[in-house]
Amino acid sequence: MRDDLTIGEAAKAAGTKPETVRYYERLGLLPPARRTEGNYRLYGPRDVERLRFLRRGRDLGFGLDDLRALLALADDPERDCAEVDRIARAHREAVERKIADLESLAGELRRLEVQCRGGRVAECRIIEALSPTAG
Amino acid sequence: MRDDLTIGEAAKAAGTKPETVRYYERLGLLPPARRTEGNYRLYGPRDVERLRFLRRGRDLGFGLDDLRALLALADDPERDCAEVDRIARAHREAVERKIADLESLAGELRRLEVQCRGGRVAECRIIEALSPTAG
DNA sequence: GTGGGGCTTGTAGCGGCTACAAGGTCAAGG
DNA sequence: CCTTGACCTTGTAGCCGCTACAAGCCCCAC
Repeated sequence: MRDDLTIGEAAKAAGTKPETVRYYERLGLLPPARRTEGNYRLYGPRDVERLRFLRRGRDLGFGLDDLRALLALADDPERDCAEVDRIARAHREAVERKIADLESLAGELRRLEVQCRGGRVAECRIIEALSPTAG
Repeated sequence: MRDDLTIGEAAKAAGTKPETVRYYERLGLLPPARRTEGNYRLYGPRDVERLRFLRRGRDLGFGLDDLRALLALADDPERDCAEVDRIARAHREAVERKIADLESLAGELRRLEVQCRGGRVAECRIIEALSPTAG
C-alpha cells in the first residue's frame, strides 16, 4: 500500500519515538501532520526525511533551535552555506569547551581518588577536599 | 558582631546565591534556618560550611543526590570511607564516559567542517551529512 | 519618614524529552 | 459480531538545578 505511515511507524523509521514526533510537531519543527478519518496522524516519505534530519542533528548534539535554523537552510538550496558553517562551528566550539571543562573535572576527581587510603571518613581525603575546614 | 549572617551574606560567603540557598533548604540539603523576629533567615558558621561543601561538590559536578549522601557520610566521621570512594569513582567514570561521547561528537563535527567548501547549501556537506538522502 | 536595598513566599520557565491518565480507533481472532 | 489488545489521541506533570519573576514585608541610612 501507500507511503503513509502512522506516527509509530514513522518514528521507528527515523529512530525516534512517537512522543518525540508529537513534541517536534508542537514546537513547529515538523508541519502539522495530515490525519486519517479516525484522527490518526499520517506521515509520508518527506516527513520521515525531516524527522531523520532532526534525529541525526540531535545525535550530533545540536539544539532544537539550531536544527530549526538548519532545516530552514536545507529547504533553500540556493543559499550560501556560510550560515550552516557558522552554526556547526559554534556548536563544535561549544562541545570542545565542554570537553575541556569535563577534563579538568575528571582530573581533579582522579587526584582525589588516588589519595583515598580507605580508612575512616574522618581521614578521607575526598570529604576533606569538599569540606571548607580543609581550606 | 555575632556570627549570624543573612541569606545574602551567607550565600556570598559560600559563593552561591540566596535563591540557591533557599532551594537547598527546600530540598532538605540544609536544615531549616533560624529566623529573626522579622522572619529573615539566619545563618551561622556551620551553615556556611555546609553550604560551601555543597558549592564545592557542585563545582566537581556531583548531583544533589550524591551530595546529600556525601554530607550524611561527612557527618559521621567514624564510618568507613568506602562509600565515599564509591560515589566519587562512579561520578568520575560518568564524567569520563561523557567526555568520550563528546570527543567522538567533536571529531565528527570537525570532519564535517573541513569538507565544507563554502558554496551553496545544495552542495553543503554539513547539510548533506544531516540529510537522509545522503545516506 | 522616606527611599531603596534586601528579604519573604509562591509560581513558572529553561531543554528535551518522558511518563502518565483517560479515552478513541483499528485489525485480528473466536 | 464482538472482544481483545496494540496502537493512537489529547492534556498534564515530572525530570535536573537552578533562575526569574511578582507582590509584598523589613530594615537601615539619611
